[in-house]
Amino acid sequence: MQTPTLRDVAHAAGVHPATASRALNPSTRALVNADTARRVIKVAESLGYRPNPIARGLKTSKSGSVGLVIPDLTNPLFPPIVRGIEDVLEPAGYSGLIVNTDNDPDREQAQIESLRSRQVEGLIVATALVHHPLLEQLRREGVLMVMVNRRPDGIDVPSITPDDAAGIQMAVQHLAGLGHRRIAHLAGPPNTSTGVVRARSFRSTVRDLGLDDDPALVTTCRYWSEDSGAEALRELLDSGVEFTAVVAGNDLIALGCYDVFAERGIDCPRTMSVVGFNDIPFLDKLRPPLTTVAIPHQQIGTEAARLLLDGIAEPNRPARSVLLPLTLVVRGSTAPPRDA
Amino acid sequence: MQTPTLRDVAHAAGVHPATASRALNPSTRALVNADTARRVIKVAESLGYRPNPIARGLKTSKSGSVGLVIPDLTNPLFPPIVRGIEDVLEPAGYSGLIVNTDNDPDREQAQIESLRSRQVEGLIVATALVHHPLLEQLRREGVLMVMVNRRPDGIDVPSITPDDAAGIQMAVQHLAGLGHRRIAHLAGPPNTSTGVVRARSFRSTVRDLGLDDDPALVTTCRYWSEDSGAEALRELLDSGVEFTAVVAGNDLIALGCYDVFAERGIDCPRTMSVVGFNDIPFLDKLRPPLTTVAIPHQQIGTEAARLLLDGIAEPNRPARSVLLPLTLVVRGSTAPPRDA
DNA sequence: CTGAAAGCGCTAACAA
DNA sequence: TTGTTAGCGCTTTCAG
Repeated sequence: MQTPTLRDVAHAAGVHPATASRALNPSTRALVNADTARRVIKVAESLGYRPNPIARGLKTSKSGSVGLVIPDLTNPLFPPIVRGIEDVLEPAGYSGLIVNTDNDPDREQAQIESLRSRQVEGLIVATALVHHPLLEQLRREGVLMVMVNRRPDGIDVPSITPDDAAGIQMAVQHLAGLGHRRIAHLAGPPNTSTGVVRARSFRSTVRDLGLDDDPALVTTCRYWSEDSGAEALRELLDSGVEFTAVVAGNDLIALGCYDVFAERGIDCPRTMSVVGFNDIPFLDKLRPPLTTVAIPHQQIGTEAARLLLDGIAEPNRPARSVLLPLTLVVRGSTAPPRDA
Repeated sequence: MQTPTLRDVAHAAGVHPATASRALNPSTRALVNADTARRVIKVAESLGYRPNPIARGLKTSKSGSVGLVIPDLTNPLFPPIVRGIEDVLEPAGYSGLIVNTDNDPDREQAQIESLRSRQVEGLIVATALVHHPLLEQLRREGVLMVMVNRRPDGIDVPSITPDDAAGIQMAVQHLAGLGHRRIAHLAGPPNTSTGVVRARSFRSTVRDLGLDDDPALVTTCRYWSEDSGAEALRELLDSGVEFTAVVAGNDLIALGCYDVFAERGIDCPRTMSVVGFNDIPFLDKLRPPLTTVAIPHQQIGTEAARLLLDGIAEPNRPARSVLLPLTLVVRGSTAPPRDA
């Protein structure tokens, strides 16, 4: 015997399928005689009945699933976020469909199409491209979504973002407090919103603190990667500008700096300090352990999921956005400059 | 106007929905006049028609989704595997539903129930508990599954596993080649199949190579974690047994060793060598970079997904299993023993 | 080659 | 309070 259907249960309990349906569904249970309800529930249990959400979805046009659009699950930034999301989705009876876009707009479009055809009830979008006509269009089509890690440019969409600007500010302040005056910034790609927000915050903090505000101290990395970070730092070093510390756009870029330090015999932190961003796992195992700005990954996920579920429950609720506080994790890669 | 249905397309093309269905579905397209088919397809396109897999699934009892049962997405071992899985699922029109079990049998059971009620067509199971009545039961109920990272005990289920035994063997051989004779093993938890397979392989390799086969050299960690690894190594050190190298059950356990090295002033690799297992990201950034046995994570995922899709396509195909070769990545945490 | 009709499992009016 | 009827969007016999 295959898995029993509602009809089987109804039949066994001697009631009509509709009654069984009402009895089994907590939100309609009140409409049915308590005794009957109890009987139906018992029969359902003994038969091992599991409702079929697909069939239900067809009827109610609620699929019980939401789409998670992320660049690449392999990037250590995302697993905790996804985990956070799943942790609130699951008890709510929802499940998440993950797609990887590799930050390729075409792929992203195709993946989102596929999610939509799967009737997801909403989207949690964690991709970071700054220019995003697709999202605006989805917005217009009334697709429910929440953005993660970046605030949408112009469009009115709820978002969960770490307070990037404050994070960079903390990093720069920390270095300034240590005595650094010429601090470099290895900025993330300019087509990502985090990249530009952080770079902007870097410049303004430097100015606010009265540090040397030399445009030559800022380079832009092509990707959020170790290689790009290494390349950018090499360029900076070769250009001859002087600096005693670098604020990396993220941890991966900071790791690229480590490679350059090794290859050029630079002593970190004695002759050069670095601070990263994100606090990906195992940074404390590096030598030296990397000082970095920690973002509450998992919390980002849980908040995002909650926001989305709220949106599903109350479609006309105004877009609420959350800015999450960051913390500076001081480890061994930052120290006073040698000449201080 | 909402997203168009098959009926809309049929109507617009002046045919019956059934005909439209046949025309749109590649596998039944042959049954329909080529011209009509072309016309229907064109209309569908111009209307932006997307088939609704839910409705289709209800009819065909194929949901187009498979369940991925993993312990914890946050463990760096899994993201690449999941990515590999998604990469083959997606072009095949399937999507993966991820659940995290935290290796808790009750949670696992509940999660699998939920997956089944979602009508997944198969399961990719990456949890590692060795005793698994649940899986045997699923097996009996005819649930399609493939196991990842561990060979099922007794039951006949296709599996993709790294060749753990060979991996440990390579690690021990490497250390022996360096001149180590008293090698310790920090085994993974005994209720995980990888834990026991690796421990067994360790003992037999040690014997085969004629190294000191002292039972006191093997300790068992409670979890696959840094803390457990550290704890186990401390115990071993405190017990007074002598050894010059350790084979850690996995990378996390090896990282725990690093903590103990730091806390006790042990110089790795000069006075103590370590080798890990798995090759999780950023191991090359540690000081010293960790020598480890690399498993082809992503390939594990792709193979697993392929096996499952094969199983879906041909339900009666005999269980095929794949043993993937491993490679030793020699980095800086291993060196000849001091007294060699 | 195409249309008619039925039904996947469930729920939501409506009626009794 | 319960049963009847209809239908979500699609596929699949079965006729024609």
